[in-house]
Amino acid sequence: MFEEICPSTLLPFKVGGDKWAGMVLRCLEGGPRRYSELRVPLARISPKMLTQSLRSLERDGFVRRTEYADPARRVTYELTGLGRSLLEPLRAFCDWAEDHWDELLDARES
Amino acid sequence: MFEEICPSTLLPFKVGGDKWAGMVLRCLEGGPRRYSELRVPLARISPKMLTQSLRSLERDGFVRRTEYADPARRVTYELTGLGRSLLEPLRAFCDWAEDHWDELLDARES
DNA sequence: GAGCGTGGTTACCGATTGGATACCTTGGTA
DNA sequence: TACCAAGGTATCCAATCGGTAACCACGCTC
Repeated sequence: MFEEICPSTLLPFKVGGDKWAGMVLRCLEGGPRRYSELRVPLARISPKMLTQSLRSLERDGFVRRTEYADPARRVTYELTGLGRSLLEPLRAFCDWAEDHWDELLDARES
Repeated sequence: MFEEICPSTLLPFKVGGDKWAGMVLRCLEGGPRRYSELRVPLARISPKMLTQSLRSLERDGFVRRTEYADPARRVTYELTGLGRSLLEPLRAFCDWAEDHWDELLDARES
């Protein structure tokens, strides 16, 4: 889903309080996801970083963690209202990056 | 101009390829600025970081550095077209942060 | 009872970031 | 002559970031 060099890596903005936060948020766009479900689109993330990223997004009120009482372990993560509202400017950035993709590459090469 | 805790520091996004890039860009919004002029609004930046930030913004095509042939040394920095186009999504972020300032503080405290 | 999946944690390590401080060169000014 | 401003560099250090790898508890299934 996210390439090794995706538009956001060319931003002069590291999109992430940590490197992954932005991608994690975008992965939650479609509704609640489990820990292991997040590891699929975020193929290159280590468990450590995913936990770290989720914890800090939770602490700051962007993501809600829900642990179910199921006998088998089940935890989901979903966007809070705050988190969802942030998707809009985030998308603006991503769109910008896609629109200027070529210019960005040109500039970086020379 | 930029408080110690300004909206962007509460984003889950470090707004800056480095910490300062976003602020530097916004300082250039009003037209060309000299090195020393940038140090005023960016009160807490060290010369090293300002140089570093400017160099990387220049390398990546967001900022143009102009050295004048004046006998006295004179250098200005200004936004390129690419840099200017980035202001829009950047402002979207800043606006968002201001709108959600209280929520951000609340979330961070608890 | 052996192994598997879920949802992590821990330890370790190297690379990167960012801050403080001192210093430098060129030219102008008193 | 001494000093000042502009536009930086150089050096050092501490903290943070991010990756690898190993491990772990719980419940389930074979």
